[in-house]
Amino acid sequence: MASSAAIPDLDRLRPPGTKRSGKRDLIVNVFLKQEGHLSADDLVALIKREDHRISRATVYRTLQWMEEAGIARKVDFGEGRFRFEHSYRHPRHFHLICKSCNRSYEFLSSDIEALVEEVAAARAFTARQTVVQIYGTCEACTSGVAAEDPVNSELLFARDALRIAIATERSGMEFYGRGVKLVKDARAREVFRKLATEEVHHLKTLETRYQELLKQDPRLESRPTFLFFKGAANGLFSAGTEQLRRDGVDDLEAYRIGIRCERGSHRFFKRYGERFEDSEGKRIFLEFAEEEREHLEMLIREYRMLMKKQPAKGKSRVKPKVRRPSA
Amino acid sequence: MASSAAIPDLDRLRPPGTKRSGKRDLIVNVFLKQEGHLSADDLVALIKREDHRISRATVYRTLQWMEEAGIARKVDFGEGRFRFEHSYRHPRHFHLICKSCNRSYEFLSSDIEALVEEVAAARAFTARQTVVQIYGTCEACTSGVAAEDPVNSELLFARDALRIAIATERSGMEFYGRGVKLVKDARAREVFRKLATEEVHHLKTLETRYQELLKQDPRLESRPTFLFFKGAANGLFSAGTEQLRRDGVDDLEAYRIGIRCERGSHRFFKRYGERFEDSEGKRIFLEFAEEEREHLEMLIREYRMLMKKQPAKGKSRVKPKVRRPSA
DNA sequence: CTAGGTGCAAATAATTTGCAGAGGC
DNA sequence: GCCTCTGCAAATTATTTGCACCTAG
Repeated sequence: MASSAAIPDLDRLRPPGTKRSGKRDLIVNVFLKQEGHLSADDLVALIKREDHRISRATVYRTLQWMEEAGIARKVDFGEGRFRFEHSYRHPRHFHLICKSCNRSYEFLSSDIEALVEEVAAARAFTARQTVVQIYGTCEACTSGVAAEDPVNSELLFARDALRIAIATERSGMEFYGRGVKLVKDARAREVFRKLATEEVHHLKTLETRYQELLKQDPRLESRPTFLFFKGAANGLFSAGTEQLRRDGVDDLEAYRIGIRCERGSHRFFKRYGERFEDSEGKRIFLEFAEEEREHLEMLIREYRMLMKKQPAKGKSRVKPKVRRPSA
Repeated sequence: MASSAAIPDLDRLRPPGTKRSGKRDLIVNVFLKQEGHLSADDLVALIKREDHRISRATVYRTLQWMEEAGIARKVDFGEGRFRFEHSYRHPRHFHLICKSCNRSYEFLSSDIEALVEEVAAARAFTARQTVVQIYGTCEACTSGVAAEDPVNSELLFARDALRIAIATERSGMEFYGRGVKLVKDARAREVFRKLATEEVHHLKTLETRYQELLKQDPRLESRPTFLFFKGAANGLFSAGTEQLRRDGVDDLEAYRIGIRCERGSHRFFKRYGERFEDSEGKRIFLEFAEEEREHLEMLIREYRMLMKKQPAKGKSRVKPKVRRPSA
């Protein structure tokens, strides 16, 4: 289950004014072969097995170097010393830390992040980094059952990103499908049909991709959630579909609901995609954001067109927000 | 703004088999007079000013002793050494940590805690303690404006607990008020009227208490939020009131909605009250929980009675949950 | 009188640094 | 050849401990 035994573009990562060295390469490779959170001492022990003429100081210096290069991240589990985890292609995450076996488990929660941002905003605090650590006893230690081997979080992140994208796509499909039946204007019907078709099509792609991913680890699907995000449990469009179900939604309103949903979804995926280092999950998110942006622009264009055709009739109480997406 | 220069029942806190000592007392008192997060070294420096014959080792030993006694809590801000904060009458909380001035600010978020619990549950992890630390730059450092002096969190906690209780009480009042106008059954109307009256009464008490609290710090009201809890922004009953507004709510349904609201509110306040060490906030929460429990039991009793009188008619699709509260 | 409590100095533990020699570009 | 990397040993920093002495109960 070793994640990234070699980094293809390690050379590009090299901090400026830094020279190549066989010893450093060895240390970096030993580090990358290891899964989990190593203390400097753990790493020294591993290195000594390969070449016991490498000194402690070099390991420490290389750890610093790896941190600067973005290969390693220093983490502090309150043990009075630091540990290091991979950071190359490994998104920042939170930790569950078992005090009984000292193993640690990783997770991400978009929901917690959102709340943290709100707290920071309320205090006018510029947040640069958030640490969330849950200390306690893990399932294996509580139940006595052997723990599953740790999994490469990048795979889990990709899996969950895909699941969220698929759920969103499904709910989008349903939304536009319902829209087709609902809108009166012929052109609007056409737009909704087109978007529904696109969602169906993209959904297929995503599902294929999901199946591909599953091949990389036979048990991937059964592994516990890594990325928690309530908002997307039923897809980001499900609230919109709910609104369509209500009586008296006219064509303009339907567009507005669609715009709101696409904007929310675009924002979410863009933000997440940008936050992470290069990884499969990141790519999925960014592609997805792009797709949503295109839909969004189309909806806005069509909305404006329809506005001109049937201006301000119906029950449009609130001026809709039709700013451009942040591209 | 020193919080608790002396602990009245310090003797009861003494870990078993420990003896009194003047030096220890001095260290404890100096520690308690300080607000904020002291490193062992900070404390040594402070102690040396009072009596420079006290050794480093004693300070360390006393810090351990205070931890066991529940007077101090070890916190780790990733600086490579520990700091200590008051834990006597000081609820566990989260931290905003300014990397530029090294000050730290405290907050609590029921919402984050709830999410953390969900994550732990999803992994079958028994959580015992959660660390949330937001690193970045504080308002004072960003804007250059002098920082406000730090405030005793216990006051802030009490303030926010009271605010939440008041909001809940207000929304409860509105809920029962609306109920009175809505229900058909004479006895049910009487019950709703009684509850509405009680809420009004309790609301008065809470508001008086809030005013009392404000006297302890003239600027208390303007201090930033300490306890974040979205659910209670408009009161825990506001969703229920919303439901009452819909058509076709019969008497039984009204009871059920009330039961759901009271149960949610009872649970929330009980849980919070139990979580914290003895403090004004804790007392407010526990009293409140008790009040809600009584309301809850009355509603359940009345609901059952009404059920017998007009069984299973109307639109009760789902079997209502009328378990007893967890007392 | 006896179990703590205290000071002092030495021990640990994690990490960093000064310096002289080795090695990459 | 210059600048970085490395080993080694010494230094630094935070914290703990052994031991002889002191003091509360």
